[in-house]
Amino acid sequence: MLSIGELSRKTGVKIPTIRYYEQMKLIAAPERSSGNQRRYSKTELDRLGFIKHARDLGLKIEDIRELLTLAAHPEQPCAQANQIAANHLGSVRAKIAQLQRLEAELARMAEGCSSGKIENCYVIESLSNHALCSESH
Amino acid sequence: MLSIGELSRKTGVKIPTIRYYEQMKLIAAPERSSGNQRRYSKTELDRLGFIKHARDLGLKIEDIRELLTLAAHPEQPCAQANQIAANHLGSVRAKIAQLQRLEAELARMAEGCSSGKIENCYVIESLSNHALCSESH
DNA sequence: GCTGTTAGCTATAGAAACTATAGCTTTTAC
DNA sequence: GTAAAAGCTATAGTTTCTATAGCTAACAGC
Repeated sequence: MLSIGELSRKTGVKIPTIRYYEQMKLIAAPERSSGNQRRYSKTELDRLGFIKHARDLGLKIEDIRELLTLAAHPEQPCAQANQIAANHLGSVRAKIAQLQRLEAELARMAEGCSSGKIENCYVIESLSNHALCSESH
Repeated sequence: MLSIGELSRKTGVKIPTIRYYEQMKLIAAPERSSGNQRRYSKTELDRLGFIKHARDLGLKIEDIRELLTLAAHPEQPCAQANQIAANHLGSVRAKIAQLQRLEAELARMAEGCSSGKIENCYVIESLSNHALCSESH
């Protein structure tokens, strides 16, 4: 049996976050000690590890909730789980593309300025005048 | 003089967001019509355009606030404005790198699964077992 | 000048995923 | 037995908006 602090250390999930997940019903309310403190077993350790891993990959809580439900039904087809992963992959790729456009724009801004006075600052000017942008964003 | 709706259409900033920026003091409280509706001039149009552009580039409100203050002092050196842009560029690059790691991991997960049953689903298995990951994330 | 539609007003709550605080109690190690 | 560390609940704050409710103003057509 693990205390909340031990669970936190083993999973890398912060204590208030564990309690938050309990409130959001991502994890079940665990047993309590005689003094009303939370006590966790291996089941919950594994489940929280799963959640942590999925969150690190940027999956949303609602997606994780669905994946956890799916994981609890091993006999069902896994097309849905794949769909969630594939969708997320799509949005990660979209975000990368978007950030790369911003990167180009910011690099142009930061490098185009010779650090003189504000009145000639290319950063400020670029922000004021969208026409200076090379691409859409 | 523009109504809030016209200002919104011209800048692409939604009406509640304009009011929110006013509350946050990013833009000054504008004149009012006799019936208490907001009326904007070109000054505010330009300022809101600047804010929109900066937000589209992912800059935080507090950074934008600082850039606006800098822009109001054309005689001052622009090293600070460059610093803000350069810092942001750094964090955009870091985020891209992080997302590319996730992308690799998710692609491996999604492609590794042959869409059978949950019990053999590579997506679910990968999330359960961090050891299956190729790299750190 | 009346009416109807569109636009705008304020104040408050909600979204997402936590994080921080206050004030109190339990556990644990010596 | 006691002191320090850990845990408890409940509530509010973070960030950048977005949505809702209930009301009022502006404007176009008749």
